Amino acid sequence: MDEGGNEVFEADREVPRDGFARRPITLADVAREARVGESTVSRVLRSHGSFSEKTRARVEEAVARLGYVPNRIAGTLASTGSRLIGIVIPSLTNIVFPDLLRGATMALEQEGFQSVIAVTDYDQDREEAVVGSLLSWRPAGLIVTGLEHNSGTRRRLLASGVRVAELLDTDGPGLDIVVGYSNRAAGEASARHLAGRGYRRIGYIGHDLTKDRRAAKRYAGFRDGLRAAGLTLAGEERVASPSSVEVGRQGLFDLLARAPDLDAAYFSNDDMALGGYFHCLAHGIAVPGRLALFGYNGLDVGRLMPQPLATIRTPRVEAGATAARLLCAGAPATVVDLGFELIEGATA
Amino acid sequence: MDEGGNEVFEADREVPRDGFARRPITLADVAREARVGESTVSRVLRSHGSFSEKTRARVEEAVARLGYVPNRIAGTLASTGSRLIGIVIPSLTNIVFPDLLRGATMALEQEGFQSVIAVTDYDQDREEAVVGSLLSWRPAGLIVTGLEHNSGTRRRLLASGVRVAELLDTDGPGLDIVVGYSNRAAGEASARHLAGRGYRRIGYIGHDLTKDRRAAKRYAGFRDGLRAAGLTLAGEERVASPSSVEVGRQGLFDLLARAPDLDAAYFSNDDMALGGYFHCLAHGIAVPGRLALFGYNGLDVGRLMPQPLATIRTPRVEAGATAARLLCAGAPATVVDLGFELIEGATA
DNA sequence: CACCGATTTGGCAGCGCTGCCAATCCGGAC
DNA sequence: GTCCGGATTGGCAGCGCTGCCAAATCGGTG
Repeated sequence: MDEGGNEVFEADREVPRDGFARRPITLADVAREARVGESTVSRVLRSHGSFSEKTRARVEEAVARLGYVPNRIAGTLASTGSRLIGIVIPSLTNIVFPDLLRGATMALEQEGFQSVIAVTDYDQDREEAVVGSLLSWRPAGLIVTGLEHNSGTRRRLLASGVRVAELLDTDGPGLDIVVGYSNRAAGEASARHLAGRGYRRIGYIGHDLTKDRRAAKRYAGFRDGLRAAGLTLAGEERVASPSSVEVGRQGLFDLLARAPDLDAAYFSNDDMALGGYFHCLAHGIAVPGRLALFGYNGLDVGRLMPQPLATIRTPRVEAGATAARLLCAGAPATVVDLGFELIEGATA
Repeated sequence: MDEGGNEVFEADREVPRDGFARRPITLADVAREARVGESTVSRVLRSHGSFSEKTRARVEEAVARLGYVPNRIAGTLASTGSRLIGIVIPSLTNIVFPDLLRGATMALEQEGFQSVIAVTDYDQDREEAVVGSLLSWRPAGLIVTGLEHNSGTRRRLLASGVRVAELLDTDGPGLDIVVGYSNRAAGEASARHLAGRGYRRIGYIGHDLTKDRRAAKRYAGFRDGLRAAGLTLAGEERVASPSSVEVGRQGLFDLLARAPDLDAAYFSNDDMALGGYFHCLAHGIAVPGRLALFGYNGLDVGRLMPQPLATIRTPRVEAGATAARLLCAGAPATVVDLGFELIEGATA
């Protein structure tokens, strides 16, 4: 009645599958319902600018009555800068990346941001593609994993002007914000620890190092650490596939076949080490009496093994959270080294 | 030169932190550069509509020259329906949800969609909040976990008119698309299996069932299965916290303290069962001779234990992928039961 | 009762793109 | 050379919201 003559249009609604959804409710609908201007509604909904208490009540009532859901697509286009952060991770198979995501989404949510994720499968070309794809959403920032990117990715990142945080590695130059720890130093520390405990014939079991650059840095650091202790790798087994419990188990089996006199095994990460541990259990190899085991990441599962796994705990969740907070806060370019912690455990 | 008089504006660019980004390149810039109309550029970029080969080349050249990145925010607002799918999962701590994500993002990427994720921590009120938040991006569809939602969530979902896929459970009525398997039947099958193998004093070790409704359904199914076999639960330990290896290990310890004569333990999932297995290893409890163990999910780690874990394998990745594909294809409301597979293993 | 500064409000021009429609072009048929 | 149908192209009005600015309102003050 009060709108005079709009009835025809209102009746002209789309009626989809369940007779429920209709022409989407817009801010203008709310303004009409509350008998205020559009900008007033906008101000109230964002608690931004000034308006009277009475107006707020009217608007909120209208919102509730109509079941209005703001359209952030429109809001983002009209304002500048979205409340979106893109997150690029290499894999969802290894729990470390969900951990990173968890830290990031927790922090992001607090700041009122949302995350769009993309997975690269450790492929730099795919990384370039997904970065382009994420950039097309005009995110407020991007979280990527590692410091190694192909030139196309680097160019896009730089040219976009979007803030970038590179995570889980500090061994090299970053583009903008860097949050992580030194994988190289972690490898060195592991070698030093094993050498210090008296192990002399140390082998390495790793996964695909050409794709996982951080694992490659640990490997390099580990070799350096051994060398500093006057040792060399007594044998190694590298499998050209992603890390997994299975690869670790099979890898140790294969390595021991070639080098039966090893007294310690360093794994590219905890999943691999767990596989190695299972191999030892299955074959009656005494740990650490006959063979010591050392991992990387400090997963919960390692801590709960009958003998807690010797490993290095990395602050993954914290790295995600820190990066998210820095991006939201518009912090200047910086490097945040979160460090790592060596867990002595009982397997080495 | 050729634009006549625009120079002043062009010079008036923002110059951010590194002197790199500038006034963002828009489709209009590309059109001007390529000397074609805006709609032509739009058509070429989306390979939609007709245009000559010569025009395509001109446009692509201009795009490359300017480093243009389309603005999907604007594109989405102008067209109807985004290429976004919202994914709501309860947790990132348990690998099953990253698995689900993995399946979904893989399928989504093939279809040219992107995923926005949100985590509820198994809290229905948080679910309502994140669903609202995701809906404000006007996604083409939403993937949620489970069939249980509070009334607010249900109302928002229905009122939005957005397609919804509910995952990992088929025990109950769905809102739209349902992809999963019967948790209840899985529980029953587990009980039947244990009873069939001759176990009589069977205990249950579980995590917080009030929040994890699917675990609760397995528990109910398990009890029904026992009853059908003329048995009852010989003891149970339920911990009011999320599932983990630690809770499983501690839970079995506690349960055995109260019910030392159990001959089998059914765990709410594989993580929990792995913890139980570690307890048995640490305390010299023969598996399955003295105590049989049974899990749920069919994680890789269980398959690689010295004795493969008896469990039920669930098609998580496939569920994510199937849901994503159905949503993208605009399939009608349906229930897809992917089933599950009982793995005999060696622990029961 | 007119007047003033502060507070509250509404109007409207974009944000960058897509969809529609009309205009133009092209190659062959007549 | 003219005409025709299809292929190609450009113009422009929105999509729903925000940001800016001007207008209206309010509550004292002199």
